[in-house]
Amino acid sequence: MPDSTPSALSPRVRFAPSPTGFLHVGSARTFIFNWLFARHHHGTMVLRLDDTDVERNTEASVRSIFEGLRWLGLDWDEEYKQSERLDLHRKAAEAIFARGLAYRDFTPAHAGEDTQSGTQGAASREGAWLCNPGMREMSREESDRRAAAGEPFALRYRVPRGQGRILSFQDGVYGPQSKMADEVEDFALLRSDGMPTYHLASCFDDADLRITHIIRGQDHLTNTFKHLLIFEGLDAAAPQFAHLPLLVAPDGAKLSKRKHGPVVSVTTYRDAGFLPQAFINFLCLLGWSPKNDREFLAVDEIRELFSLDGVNRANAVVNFKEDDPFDPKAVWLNAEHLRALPVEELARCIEPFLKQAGFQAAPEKVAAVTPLIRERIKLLSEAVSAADFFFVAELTPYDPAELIPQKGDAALARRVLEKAQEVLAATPFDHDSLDKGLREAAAALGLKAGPMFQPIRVAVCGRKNAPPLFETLVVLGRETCLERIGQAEARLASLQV
RNA sequence: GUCCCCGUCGUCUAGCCCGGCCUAGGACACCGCCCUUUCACGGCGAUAACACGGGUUCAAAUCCCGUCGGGGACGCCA
Repeated sequence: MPDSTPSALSPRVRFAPSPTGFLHVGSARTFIFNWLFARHHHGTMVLRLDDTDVERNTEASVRSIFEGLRWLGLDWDEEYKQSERLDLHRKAAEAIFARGLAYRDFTPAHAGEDTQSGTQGAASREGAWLCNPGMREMSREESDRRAAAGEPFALRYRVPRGQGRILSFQDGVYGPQSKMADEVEDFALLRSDGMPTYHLASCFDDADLRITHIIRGQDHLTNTFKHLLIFEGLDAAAPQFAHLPLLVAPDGAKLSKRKHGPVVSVTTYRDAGFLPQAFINFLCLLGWSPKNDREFLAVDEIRELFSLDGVNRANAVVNFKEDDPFDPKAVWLNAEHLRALPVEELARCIEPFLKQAGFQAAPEKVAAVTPLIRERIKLLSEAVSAADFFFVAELTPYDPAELIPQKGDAALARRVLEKAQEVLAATPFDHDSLDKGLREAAAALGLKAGPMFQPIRVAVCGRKNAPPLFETLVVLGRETCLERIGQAEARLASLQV
């Protein structure tokens, strides 16, 4: 998008979700791209709730959307609700009708049936539907008479036909676009209950709110030709358009709430322990590239680097699976962002997950544990399984055989544990002292570090894979360590019978 | 069905507009090695792609045409 155009000097963009379900990743990405564009150009970000579908809108959905956006931590400058602007929309429709650019369609509405539920709908028709027979040509007199008689009607745009009219615009991502007007159907502006349709409400508001750039999903690319007509009918200049490649599932189909469920919900990512900055980073890389081979980026960096020129045209696959709902790259990025966080901050992020697992996660304790697990977790939620033994009073039962080092036997494990108890009881409980004491003990037993440390690690952690030993011992404290080693000896004894 | 869009490693992508520097670069994942008290981190390495067919040209991933494949729109949903 050339920065020389006046509108690019201070662009106004909008994110216009319809509150018919939870905020899903595709919508979140659209929001993020708009935000990035606005903030990069020092423009204005407008949030508009496109809630003209009274039937399907829910309060819960509105809350869910705000919750998701707030979690992302990205802001907006102005906020509107379409449902509060209905009078404006109706007046706009009347104006278009008055100009002869629309007509009344008295064809009864498709009785309840969702055209899409049958999969058929448009597909079953031979060719594309353009208009209902007899309506477009109806005389103004008859139209007025039937309307006055109270017969319900929808208002449709009278798409110019037979004039060889070509609709065209320059897309910020897809380049020059054009289509014959003859191929555009007479879409509805007003429903028979008087409510504006999405097309009308959206275009009117975009014009009225002086939106300069419409950045939205590519599923609206063909709708844009209709929108061009509406802006014309409104006698308003059309904004710039930029369509984003779609986010698709591994099977190639557009991500949808209905088909893909919670794996596409923003809250699913939040609850699994994604950091919002990592989530944003991941979503940006789906269909956009800074072109400098960098992928791990802070939000501020992305904002600075962002440009519509970097937006790709091919759809992007979000690589989730049945057994693993998150794209590996998203997980990797999250791990990177996790490690980039100052420990205290990471600790604060981890704390709620620990508490939710029922642990007594005192801030000081979490702060002490965090550095030990931060390179061992990729999602915040994994802190629970990575650090459980720091918080439980009683270790969950483990196989005593784990206490026995690789090339050793139970007797060796017993000797190690006994020796360890001596050392731990007599050594100052700090990293270096423990390190020195335990290594000397190993030497005294004629053992290498491995066989010496493993029994101790399993005894205090209850498993083989754990954070580095000395740090772990320190955080656990002398008392707990001694107690757990004692219990380990008992387990070992039970094994020998 | 009609129209619109897209097609580089398994996935995200760079390169394409302005043909040669591309024996196609990076990242994730996977595999191997190293580091190491376990796990992890880190380091190193390997495998892996220009959908296909025609042109144009001295030269094509890059330009043109076609084919095939995928997606989207076609609703009184948004």
